[in-house]
Amino acid sequence: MRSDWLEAFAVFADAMNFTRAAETLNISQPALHVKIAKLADWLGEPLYHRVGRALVLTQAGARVAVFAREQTARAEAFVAELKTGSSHQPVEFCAGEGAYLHLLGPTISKFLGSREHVLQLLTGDRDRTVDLVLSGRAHLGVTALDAMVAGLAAEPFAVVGQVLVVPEGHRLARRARVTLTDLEGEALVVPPQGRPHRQMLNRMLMDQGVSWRVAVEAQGWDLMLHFAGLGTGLTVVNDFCRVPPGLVARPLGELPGVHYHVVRRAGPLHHAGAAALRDLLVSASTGPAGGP
Amino acid sequence: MRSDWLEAFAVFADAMNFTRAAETLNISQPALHVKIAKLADWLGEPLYHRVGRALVLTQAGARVAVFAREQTARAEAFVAELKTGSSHQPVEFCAGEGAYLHLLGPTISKFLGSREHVLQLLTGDRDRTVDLVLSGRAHLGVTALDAMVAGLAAEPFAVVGQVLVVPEGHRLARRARVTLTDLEGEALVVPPQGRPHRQMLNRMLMDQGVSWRVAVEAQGWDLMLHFAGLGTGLTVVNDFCRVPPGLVARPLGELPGVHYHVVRRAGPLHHAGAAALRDLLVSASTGPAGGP
DNA sequence: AAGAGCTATAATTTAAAATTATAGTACTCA
DNA sequence: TGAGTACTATAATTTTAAATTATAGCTCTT
Repeated sequence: MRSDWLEAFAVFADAMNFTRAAETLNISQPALHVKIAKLADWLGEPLYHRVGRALVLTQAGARVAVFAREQTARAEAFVAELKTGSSHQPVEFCAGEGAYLHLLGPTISKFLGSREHVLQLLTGDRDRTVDLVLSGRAHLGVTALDAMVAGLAAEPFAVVGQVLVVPEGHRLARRARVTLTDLEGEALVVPPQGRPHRQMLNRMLMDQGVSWRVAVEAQGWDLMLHFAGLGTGLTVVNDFCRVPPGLVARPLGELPGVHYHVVRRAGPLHHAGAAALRDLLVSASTGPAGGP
Repeated sequence: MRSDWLEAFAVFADAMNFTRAAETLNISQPALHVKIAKLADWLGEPLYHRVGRALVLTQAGARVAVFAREQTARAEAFVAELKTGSSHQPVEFCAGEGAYLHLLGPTISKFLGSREHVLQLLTGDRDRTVDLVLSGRAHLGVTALDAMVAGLAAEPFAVVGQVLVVPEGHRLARRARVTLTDLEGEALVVPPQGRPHRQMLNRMLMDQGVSWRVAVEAQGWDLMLHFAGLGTGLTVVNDFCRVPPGLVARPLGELPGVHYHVVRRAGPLHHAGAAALRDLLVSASTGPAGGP
C-alpha cells in the first residue's frame, strides 16, 4: 500500500470532491482519480459510491480515511521529531463553547502549563465533536452525550444541572424552586429546532402537558441569556452559566442532568500528548455524582 | 516520505547488507541502494555509514528503522483487519529460557486463554531481548536488568534469589546457609566469560577475596545444573531452578537478587494486544519484595 | 432543453524507477 | 604483496509507471 495513495485519500475524504482535492494536492484531477482507484483496487474494497451527484464514503472508506490520517500524521510527526529533536505535533481537542467557558478552563491551563505539548483547540457542538473524533481529525473531545456512540470511548466528565432563568420581578423569581408546570403559558427562549437542548425541553414539557410558545430561537447559552435579559421570555440553561444582571436562576430539578463526557476513538490512544490530556481530564472529572 | 522507501529500509536495517536485502525484496541491489539513498536524502540525514567494509546504522538510522517497522506493521495490520474484520497481528514477546520456564508460565497461559490475541514468542538473553524491544522487533520483553537502559521503559516483575547447588554428600550440603567464603578453593560451573551472571559471580567472589577456579563453562541454568550433577563442580543458579536428584540447593544470601523487569520501548504502546499483555504481566508481578 | 459542475476514461507525454554492466573499496589468504 | 572475494556505488540504458490534456458522460439546475 503506497503512502501517497493514503495521503491523497485523506485529502479526498475531507473534500469528498476530486476536483478540489486534486487542487489542494497540486495534481490533476485524473491523477488523483487514478491514485484512489488504485488504493481501492489494492484493498479490494470500494471506498466511495455515488448518491446522485454527491460522493459518499463507504464504511470501508471511512475506516481507511481514519487510518490514512493517522498514518500520515505519524509520518509527519516522526520526521519533525527526527529533525528538531523533539516532537511538537499538536493535540487536537474539540469541545463546545459552554464546556470551554465553564468546565475546561483549569484543565486546559494545567495542560498548557507543563509546556510539554502543543494544543490545537477546535470548537463544535455535539455532532461535530463526535464526527471529528470518530474520523480521526481530533484526538479527544468533551461533549454532552446521552447515549453510547458506536466506535467512541466515552468517560464521564461532569454532570451539569439545568436552571430556569427569569427576570428579577417575575412571579417565579420569588420561588426557591420551580417545576415544569410553572411554565404553563410562558414564552421561552430556546435553541433552534433539532438542537439537543431544544428536543429535550420539548419532550419534557410535552410529557407534563405544559403548553408554551417560542419567544426567540437563539443558538448558544450566552445569546439565549441575552434575549432573556431583554425581556423577550424565560429560558432554561445549564447551571454553570453566569446569569446577567437583572435575571435570576432557579433550579429545575425535574430536568435530567447534562452528562458531559471525555470522548476518544475506541482503541489505544497513539498520541502521547493526547493520552496525557485524557488523563488530566479524567482526573479532573467530578464524576456522575456532583456538579463542577 | 514514500512507504516503499520505509519498507525497503526496514529490510535493509535487519540485513545490514544491500545485496541480501535486495534479494529478499526481489529487486536489484542498485534499485535498493537508490531507494535508501532517496530516503536519506529526503530526511536530510545519513542513515548508515561504513566501518571498514561493514555497514552500521547511524543513530538517526536506528530511529528510522524502528519507525519503518512500526509503520509497515501498522499498515499490514490495518489491511488484515479491514479484510478479515478482526485484527490478529501477533504480540511479539521476548524472554529468556529461565523466565519462560519458571516465571512466565501462568501469565502466558492466561493471556492465551482469552483467545483475543495471537502471541509470537521469541527467546533471547538480556542483550537480545533489549535489542529486539528497542529496535521494535518485539513489543515486550521480560529480562533481568540491573541498570536503566536509555529508551527502555522497565517495570519490576520479580526478584529471584541465588542458591548454591552442591552434591548431597558435599560438606556444604550439611549447612542450612552458606556464605561466599565457603567457596574458597572450589571448582565452579559458570557461564562463559562476558555473560552477566559470570560477571556478577566474579565480582562478588573477588570482593570477598575468595579464590576459585572454573570447572566447566556452560550456558543456561539447565546445562549448568547438569554439569554440577555430573560432579564436575558446584554451581550458583537462580532459586527458581528445579534442582536435579542428587543435588541440593542452599541460599546464598550475600548475592544480590536478580531483578526481572517487564520492558518495552519508552512511549505509548501502540499495539492493543501488547498493552493487554503488559497489564497482565504487571498485575502478576510479585514486586521487589518477594520471589514468585 | 440547455448548461453548469462534476467524474471517469482515453490518448499522449513526461518522469521515475527498474535493470544490466561495471568501476571502486576493504578485507582475506596464499 | 598481490590475486581473489564479497560487497557497495555509479553509469548507461531499458522498462514501467505516473503525470498531463482532452473529452465523453452523468446528474442536477434553471
